[in-house]
Amino acid sequence: MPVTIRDVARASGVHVSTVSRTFSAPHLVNPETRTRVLSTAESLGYRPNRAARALITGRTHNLGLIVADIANPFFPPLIKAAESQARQRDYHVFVADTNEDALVEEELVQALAKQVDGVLLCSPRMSNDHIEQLRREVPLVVVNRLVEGIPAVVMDVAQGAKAAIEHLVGLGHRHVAYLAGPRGSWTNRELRRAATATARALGANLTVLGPHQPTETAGVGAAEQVLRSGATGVLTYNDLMAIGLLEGLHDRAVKVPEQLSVIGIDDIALSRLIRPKLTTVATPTAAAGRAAVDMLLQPDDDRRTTAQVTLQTELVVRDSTGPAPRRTAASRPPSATPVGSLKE
Amino acid sequence: MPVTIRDVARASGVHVSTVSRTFSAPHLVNPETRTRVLSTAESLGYRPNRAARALITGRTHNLGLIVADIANPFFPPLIKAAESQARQRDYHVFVADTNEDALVEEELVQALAKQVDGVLLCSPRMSNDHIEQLRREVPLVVVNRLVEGIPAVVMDVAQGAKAAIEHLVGLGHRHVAYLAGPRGSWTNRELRRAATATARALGANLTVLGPHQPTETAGVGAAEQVLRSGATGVLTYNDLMAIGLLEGLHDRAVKVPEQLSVIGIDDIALSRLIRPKLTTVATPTAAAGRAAVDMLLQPDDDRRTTAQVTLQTELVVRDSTGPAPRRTAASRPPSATPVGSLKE
DNA sequence: TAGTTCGCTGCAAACGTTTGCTTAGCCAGA
DNA sequence: TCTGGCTAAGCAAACGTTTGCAGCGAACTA
Repeated sequence: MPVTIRDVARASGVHVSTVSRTFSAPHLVNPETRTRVLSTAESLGYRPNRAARALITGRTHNLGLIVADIANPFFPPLIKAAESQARQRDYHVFVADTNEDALVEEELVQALAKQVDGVLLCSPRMSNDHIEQLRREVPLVVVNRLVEGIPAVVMDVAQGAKAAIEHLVGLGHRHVAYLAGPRGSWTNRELRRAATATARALGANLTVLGPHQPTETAGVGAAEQVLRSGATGVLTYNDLMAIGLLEGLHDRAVKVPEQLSVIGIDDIALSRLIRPKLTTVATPTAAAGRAAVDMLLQPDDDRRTTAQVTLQTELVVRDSTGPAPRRTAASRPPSATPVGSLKE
Repeated sequence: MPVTIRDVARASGVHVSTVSRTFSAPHLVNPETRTRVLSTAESLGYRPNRAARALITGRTHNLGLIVADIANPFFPPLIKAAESQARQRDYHVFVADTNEDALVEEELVQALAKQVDGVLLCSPRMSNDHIEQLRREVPLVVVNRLVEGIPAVVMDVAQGAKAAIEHLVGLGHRHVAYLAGPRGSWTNRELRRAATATARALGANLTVLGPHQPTETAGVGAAEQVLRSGATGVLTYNDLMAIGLLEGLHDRAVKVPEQLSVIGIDDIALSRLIRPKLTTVATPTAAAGRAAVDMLLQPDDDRRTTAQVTLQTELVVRDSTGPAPRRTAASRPPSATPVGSLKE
């Protein structure tokens, strides 16, 4: 039923190899023959079978793209950009969702390995050792993680966290908190590290809260914890948690930014649609997707030199941050039990 | 370098066909041999090459999933659900984005055709004729469109539009508008039809505005048009446009729902995060994704009987709708020039 | 005119599997 | 002892391509 190269060959009176060459090495075939073959191929509706081609060339012209959670608004722009970039280079992309599960991640890479020319591993949750091991089965580019010897695209979130904490302290906040993301996340470690270091350098007090799932729900649930901490300014692992936090605070009648300042990370589309508009650290996700695809598709020689690229982040100040309140006690709802004392 | 079935055969002292059968028809091989083969395969790190298998079986165990815009928040939950369902059935899925372009859609289906066992076409923009034609190249399930003879999963948006208009008229709105989506969209036509019919049946006045791109930006831009129309209640093609409209109205200091009521469609996560919380018609997108995959993977015999499934929608009343204002003139900003007269 | 190069095409092997057919060995029944 | 049936395994063709090699005229070189 499906029309093959052989059908085209028969119909145009040439050998299959000539048909093959018409598509894969046109300059090797007589222009006259070429047009004849092309037109019969066209009229027969012939489409090359990429799997068969892959079998012999070893190149599938497919890519794998593995993310923690497709529905997390951070990823779609990245997926879209990566897919678009890949398709421009005549590649198709498998997209898979791990549900934040490191084991699933690993299985997926292995399952995809034989079927793709490379895998984009976005915000992986698995250990570095596992990544290095998988690297031997299939070319890999990791996004949002730095692993020795593995090509990677990362955002300079440390710089972003620094800017965020500086922003808060500059507004007079002396006690800030970092609402942490999931355990396996490199970004989470970076943020935590940079936030802590910056706070210390500025003589401010920083509390780390978490870890948490990087979801809005987790943010809602963390509101209580944040209030208890006594912090007047919060940096969160991502915008989703920040937005959840905003909701949780709203439910408790805590005013943002009057009583509490909140900063997210990522600058997802949502963050400027909610009220108050979220102050956040913008990460160039689309650019990351494109860059990662480019790295994966680069000839081997170049790959070493461009092994790791860092994209700049930028603090976007909107309406969820403001001057520190005078008396922090006011920022707590009556029901909240204060824990620990606040250093002013 | 990559380990093949032949390596396993050699290492375990059997013929390749025995190794093959160990994986694809275990009951045909002696339990003893089987375990031996399995363990050497394991230790060599053998992974079957699905492309090679596909070449001979004709089944790739891959699916294609084509959407208009990955970054449109309507789609990620659908993609996630479809991918998850597919993987449970040992299928991988290609995800592709058409940028709302009917031509790209067609090219994609054709490019994917040979590489997949079926394609999910979500919210297609191309004509029915084209869909029927593509149907001959590859099994197809269409989501959000009803095409004669093509398996489909649709949401009962007509019912949703009816409920929405009834809700508005019930609140006293006599002049309502439908802010239309893109031209090729079946959902758009359904909504328009149902909204018009319902309004007529209730003796209300309905204005159709559009078509528009189904984006937030388009919604912002349509604010002026909506105000000019004189309508006091608006149903939009999707939540994204509704949210944009809300923004545009906010910029013009028009109060929602006091001066204007807005209803979206889809109930994307965003719609309960913005203020006012959006009244909207919830569509079961995840369920649609799962259902579509199930249909695609069903044995041929059953497919005819379950050719088209319709999923129920539900009006979710939140804060963006309220009683019609007394004097509609008040709902217009000073700068807006009234066009047409309002029948009260 | 003979030899060499060149452009184009055909031939056939190969890629990693699956699968219908055949074979080998064994056991039961007669 | 022979026949028949069964289980387990091997053999080889096939899937749709690509590609190194060889062949063959024609054109160029000497």
